[in-house]
Amino acid sequence: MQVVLADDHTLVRAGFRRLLEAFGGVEVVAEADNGLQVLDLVALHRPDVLILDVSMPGKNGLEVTAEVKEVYPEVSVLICSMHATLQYVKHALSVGASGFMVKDCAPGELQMALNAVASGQTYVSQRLSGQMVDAMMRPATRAEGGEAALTPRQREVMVHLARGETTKQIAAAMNISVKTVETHRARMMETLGLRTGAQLVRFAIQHGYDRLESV
Amino acid sequence: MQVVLADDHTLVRAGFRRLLEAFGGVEVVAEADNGLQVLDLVALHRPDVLILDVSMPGKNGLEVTAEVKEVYPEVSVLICSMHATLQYVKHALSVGASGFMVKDCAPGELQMALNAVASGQTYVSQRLSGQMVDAMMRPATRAEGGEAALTPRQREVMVHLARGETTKQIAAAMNISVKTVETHRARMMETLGLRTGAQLVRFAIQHGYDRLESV
DNA sequence: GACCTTGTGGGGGAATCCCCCACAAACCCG
DNA sequence: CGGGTTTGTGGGGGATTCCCCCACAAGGTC
Repeated sequence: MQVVLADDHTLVRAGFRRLLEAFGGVEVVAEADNGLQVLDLVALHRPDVLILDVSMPGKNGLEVTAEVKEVYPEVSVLICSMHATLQYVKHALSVGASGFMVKDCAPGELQMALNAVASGQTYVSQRLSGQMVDAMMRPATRAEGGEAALTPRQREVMVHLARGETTKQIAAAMNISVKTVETHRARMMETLGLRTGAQLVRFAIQHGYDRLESV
Repeated sequence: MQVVLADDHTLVRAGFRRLLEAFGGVEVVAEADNGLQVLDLVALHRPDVLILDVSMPGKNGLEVTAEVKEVYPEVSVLICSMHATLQYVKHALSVGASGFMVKDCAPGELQMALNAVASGQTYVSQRLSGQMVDAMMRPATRAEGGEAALTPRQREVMVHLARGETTKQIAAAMNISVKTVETHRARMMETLGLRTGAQLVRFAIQHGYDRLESV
């Protein structure tokens, strides 16, 4: 398996290279320390996998990913980042990345990720996919920080909000008054510390309320 | 780390025990071969983690999970199963399980799962969480394919929308009239085929406009 | 030149948001 | 048990936004 490695820190690259070569069957054919180099190196070596740090001088990882995938869609891109949000992961995958790792994972996880993306699968770092699972399963019970708990009825409204329904539609769907829906909204914004309705919609989506069929 | 192991096949338990003890720092303090035993053993040993097969005589794994978590919520439950659907995983987590493994995973994955659930995180077997990620991403990536082109000015409005700003705030920030912002919104909804403003906010966020400072 | 797109706006009515407020039921706490 | 708090249900009223119309200038395209 041939790999191109892109990260702006020499030491990080050296560490990765050693790790990768210890796996066996993996050959690091080139290294880049900025975003602009990457495309050239990919064109030259046509690797199986491109391991890409998100923050690099020149071009950031997502821009590079989009460009690489446009020209060489057969190259699997594995993004690495220090910290990442779900939205960031989504964005990365949507521009064509095959995987997303956080840098403080166990070496074994890197190996699993590499094998997965090399064989065409999608891999998302355990910590992040765990967050996704949380978001899908129980958005209100966890989420992040000192997340305030919403009441069942409020969560129900949140689900409809996340789906882009209007106040009127929500009232009809829940068989209550428009005014009551507004009260639920207002109280959620109060407890969540949000100021505009759009921020509430944003919160609902970022916490996965749009993927629940029942609350 | 203390573990109680529940599976109705003696050989499977023996194999698991050996695997677990090879990890180091893990002690199997008790084994159960049916669902009814489990609660007693948990009460007796108060383990850190309970590893539970879904199919057992007496009571199935999900029933046992619910009962254990009701009495001892501090015990992390890791469910194991031969085959599993997303709905099944969802159900398991909703009754309080911390993790869900498929039995044919690599030993390293079991170790990762064990560490994750012991430290309070949620772990879902790579194969399953991969399916979830796919499920979450698919709508976004599909939209990315036939992505309708927005004008620069429209994208600019989109960025503000994604941040939860009101029409008035956007108008002030862009130094144009509220009416003009409304026109941009309306034209975007037209080209994107959206019907409500909330759907537009949703679109903006799901396409990463909230992370762009310049477009 | 005719046509289309883009950016900029207005008018007007419907819908909404955002403050107040009210009240019953349930829930918690001393 | 009795009193405060939370939750769910609503109203009034003004400010704001939404959603249809429409208009016009600047730029590109045919």
